[in-house]
Amino acid sequence: MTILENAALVLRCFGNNCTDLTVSEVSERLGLPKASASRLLKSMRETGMLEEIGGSRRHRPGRMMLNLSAAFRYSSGVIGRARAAVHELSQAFGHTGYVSIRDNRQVLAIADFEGTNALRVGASIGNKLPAERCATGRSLLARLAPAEVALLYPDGPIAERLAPQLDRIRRTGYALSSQETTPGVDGLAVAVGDPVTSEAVSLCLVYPHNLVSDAERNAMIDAMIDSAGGIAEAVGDPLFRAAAERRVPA
Amino acid sequence: MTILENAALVLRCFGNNCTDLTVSEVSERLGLPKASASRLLKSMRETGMLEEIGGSRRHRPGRMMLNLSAAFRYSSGVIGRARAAVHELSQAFGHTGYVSIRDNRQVLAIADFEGTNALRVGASIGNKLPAERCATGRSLLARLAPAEVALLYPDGPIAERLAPQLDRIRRTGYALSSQETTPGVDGLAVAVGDPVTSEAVSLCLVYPHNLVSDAERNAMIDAMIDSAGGIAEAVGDPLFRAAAERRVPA
DNA sequence: ACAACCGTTCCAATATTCGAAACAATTATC
DNA sequence: GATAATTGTTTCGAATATTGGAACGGTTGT
Repeated sequence: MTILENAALVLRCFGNNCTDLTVSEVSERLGLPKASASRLLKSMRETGMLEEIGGSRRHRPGRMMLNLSAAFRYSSGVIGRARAAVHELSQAFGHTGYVSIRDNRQVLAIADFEGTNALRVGASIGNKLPAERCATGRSLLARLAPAEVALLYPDGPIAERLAPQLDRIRRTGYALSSQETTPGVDGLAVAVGDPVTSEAVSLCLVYPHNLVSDAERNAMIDAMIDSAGGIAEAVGDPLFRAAAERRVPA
Repeated sequence: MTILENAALVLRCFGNNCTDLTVSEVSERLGLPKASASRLLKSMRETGMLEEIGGSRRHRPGRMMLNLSAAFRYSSGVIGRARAAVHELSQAFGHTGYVSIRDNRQVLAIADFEGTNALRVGASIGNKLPAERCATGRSLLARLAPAEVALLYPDGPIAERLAPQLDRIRRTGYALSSQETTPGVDGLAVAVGDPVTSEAVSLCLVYPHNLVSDAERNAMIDAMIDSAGGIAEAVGDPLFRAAAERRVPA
């Protein structure tokens, strides 16, 4: 086991309700001898990967990580464009917007833009959501071939519920969720991808269920598909489809 | 030289106009043999510290870094409170706000909140600014004893220019900058710190120079000192001083 | 098709890392 | 405030990973 692998395992402990770690916690969570855990954290401290909180024995990621996440977010052409697009959309409609990527069966917001409306949905990045249970996630899943989706969800029930939803997204070009993750909150999502890097991102707007008329929602859908279409054209996404039937009442 | 140090050196390459790296670039920038650079990046890829962009030979920080920076930002009580406070301030006044920390002679924004006004200052986190040349930085420097500041700035001229400015900040409780870093942009900053972890953060609002009246600016100063004072009380900051003379015209 | 460049793999020598146990320092309990 | 319990650090030989040089595939551009 190289020290780099162990270091990565330590870093992976962070992020899910875990903002700091001690030597013993690392020793226990990774099953390492105390001695090794102690030396490992020491080395990581010295390299700046970790830093001590105050003068205590608690460790958190070093501040270098702030630069790294910034580098990640700007390294992708699609991501940069998506950020700009969602920022505009968020300002135009006053609702909170996200840019998200999919990581296996989860989606991860990599940028958020708080809305300007008095009543708007709070934004928080870095959290993971199950892909099959939000508009953002489904918009990204809909870019996969049905066979790939089946591979990702071997458990029957989920796949069965998912298939018609994804079909609809593929036809209409956008994904919708209504009070799914959070009561009172609806979401709209459209996905684009870069064929070169094969990275796909989802543009998403979230808004209060009761405050948005059908007309406004349609306007948002149009605007999102427009924006995403621009990105798709710029990066040459062959999978992007502008919605055809979206104005036909359900 | 342990592999961990080299890995950290690679990670440090990112962030300053550098979002991705190749084997040769790493080899050159760190002065490593090609072989070592190749193996190093391979290991870092396998552990998730890096990932390949598309199928190319370019590497960027792995997406794990998104979680890490989130963990960093939430690991501190002051930071969390400061985020909430600046978010409120930003919404209340419509101007863009920042939360920043100092790293030696630089300041680093760790959270940003875009303003809602039509004309507002763009926000971007992850960038570093010289501490002595922005309100945020000076508000943090003012928390140091004069001797510590002198230690940080051994070069005479800077220290001389800085001393009276910091004095004023210590007396009034807030820092001001006018068209300093960016033409047409003014900034207001107030710093608070946690005596337990000895972490200090700066709350900052930036706004268009020509669009803010003296009255509004004073209102902002009051609100910021109020918010920061609440944090200072909560965490028990002994250095925080509410402004006494700030309404006295200069 | 060729050349130039970039990235990967092999090798033995070297340096780091490993785990157990003793040691030190902190925190908790009485 | 003393003792016990927990947590973190250091030491050691043995085991293992890392190192740089050179030779080997692959890609790119002319």
